[in-house]
Amino acid sequence: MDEMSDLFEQRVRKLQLLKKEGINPFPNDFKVSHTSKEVFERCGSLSNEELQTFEESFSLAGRIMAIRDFGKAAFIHIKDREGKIQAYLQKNILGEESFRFFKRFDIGDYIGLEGRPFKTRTGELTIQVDRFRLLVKSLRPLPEKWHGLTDIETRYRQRYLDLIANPRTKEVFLRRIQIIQRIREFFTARGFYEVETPMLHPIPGGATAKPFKTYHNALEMDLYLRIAPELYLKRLVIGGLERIFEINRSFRNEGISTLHNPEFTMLEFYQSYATYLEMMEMTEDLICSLVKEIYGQFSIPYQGREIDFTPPWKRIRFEESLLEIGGLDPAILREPSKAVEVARGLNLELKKGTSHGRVLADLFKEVVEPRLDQPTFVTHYPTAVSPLSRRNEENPELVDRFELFIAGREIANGFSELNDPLDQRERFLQQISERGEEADASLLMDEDFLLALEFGMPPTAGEGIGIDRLVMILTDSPSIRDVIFFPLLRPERSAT
RNA sequence: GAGCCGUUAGCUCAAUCGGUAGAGCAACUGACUCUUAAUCAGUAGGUUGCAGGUUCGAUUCCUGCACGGCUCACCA
Repeated sequence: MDEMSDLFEQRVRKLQLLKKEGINPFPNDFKVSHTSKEVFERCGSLSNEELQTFEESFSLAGRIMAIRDFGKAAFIHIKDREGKIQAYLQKNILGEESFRFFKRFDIGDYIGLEGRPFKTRTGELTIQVDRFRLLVKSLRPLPEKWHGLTDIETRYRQRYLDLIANPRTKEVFLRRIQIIQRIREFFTARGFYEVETPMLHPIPGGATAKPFKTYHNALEMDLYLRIAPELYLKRLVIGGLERIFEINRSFRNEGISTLHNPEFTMLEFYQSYATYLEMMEMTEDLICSLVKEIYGQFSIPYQGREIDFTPPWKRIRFEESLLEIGGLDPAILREPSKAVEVARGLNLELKKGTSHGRVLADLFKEVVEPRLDQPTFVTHYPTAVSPLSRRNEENPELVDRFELFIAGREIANGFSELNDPLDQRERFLQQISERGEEADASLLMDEDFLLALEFGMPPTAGEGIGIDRLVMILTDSPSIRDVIFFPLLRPERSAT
């Protein structure tokens, strides 16, 4: 029986009927004069009496989100890119035939309408429709109007439904867009050029994560999706581009979690004749301006706690943080064997090598990082875990580097850049020996980059900021998947 | 990769101790010209994620698989 088949087939039949009647269900010649928001801006503060004399007619388009039908009249809500507005359709204004056609609309269809504004008894600004057109016939029912779409898997797989049904989702992504826009303005205003560097790397450098591997047929060569843009950006600095930034997608073939997506967005920027100290100040300025713009104050909520961005932010040296925040025995700083012993006591595996600096870094990750809830710069990392950073003048076992932590997670990593090509080569060699047979040496020693460095890189400081994680904090989102439109998921296994 | 939890109508959720799978919204038919989760009357909609097992009988108990979530591991 016809009426009994599923909702999709019902809609397809409606569509076919429209076509048979010579009505195009997907026209593209409707002209929009205003958005819903513009109508509110123009008319929202006017009284109904003032609106009576309002001459102008508005032409709006949007998706029908609700229909309240009264037989000879109906209210609908339509949603466009900037919001929602109510419209009122009456039989005695539209005429018998036109009103009967309106009755065939479904929630989810796009409608184009023309009419004048008025206010209802309850004071809601509404368009009195004079004319309307079907713009798109929708063949699938939308999620429920009241609860929206809550199934997390569907929200990720069919993000468009999430965006339609859940206003909060749209707010989060609009905020992400706003943040990235402000970052561009921030750096452009300071004389930085926005650049683009390769995403296909013959040698995946600038970090040590596992890369995604691919192959170029014509060149018959392996290539890797970049794990970081750092070494290419430095080549540009060597080329004389003294202030540059890249908002880059990088790829790491590692586990997925609430803090990790295989592809993620990073901001990297480099400034010649600056040091890591200026980078910290710039970071504070940038993030504070974002917080202020979004929240209007420095104290913001994140997952049930308060984070206070009031500058200046706490700064602490790496080694001191192990003692003061981690509560560890000061002996670990003097005696590598003691550090190993403490790490073993905490059940850390130490498989990445047991150089003193690396063990301390493991301890840091375990006992300090999760406790850095409020914005904190940790400075003076061990050289052993910082192969691209400039050595500290007073203590060459430390580097002029910092990391920024907020809500117990790493948000930024910056340092004065190592520009001594001989030392850089040594550091790469150190990496190779430390990793042993585990790593392919040819993928760690980037001779082309070393060649560039040998021509001379000006004293420079650089930094990377994890945009997704920053957006998480500034939108009170618990998972990185909440701030990436299409997070990576396994494909759904089809039923057939 | 490991542990725990989840998967029921298009959507949001129920289903007692293992006893014929229900509701709201959406849809369909009808009434209704200021509603806004409109209202009222009626109708239809299910391989309970998939495959097995136990049982007279499985949404429910067991095993495996798929997908997802959380935690851990991994991510210098």
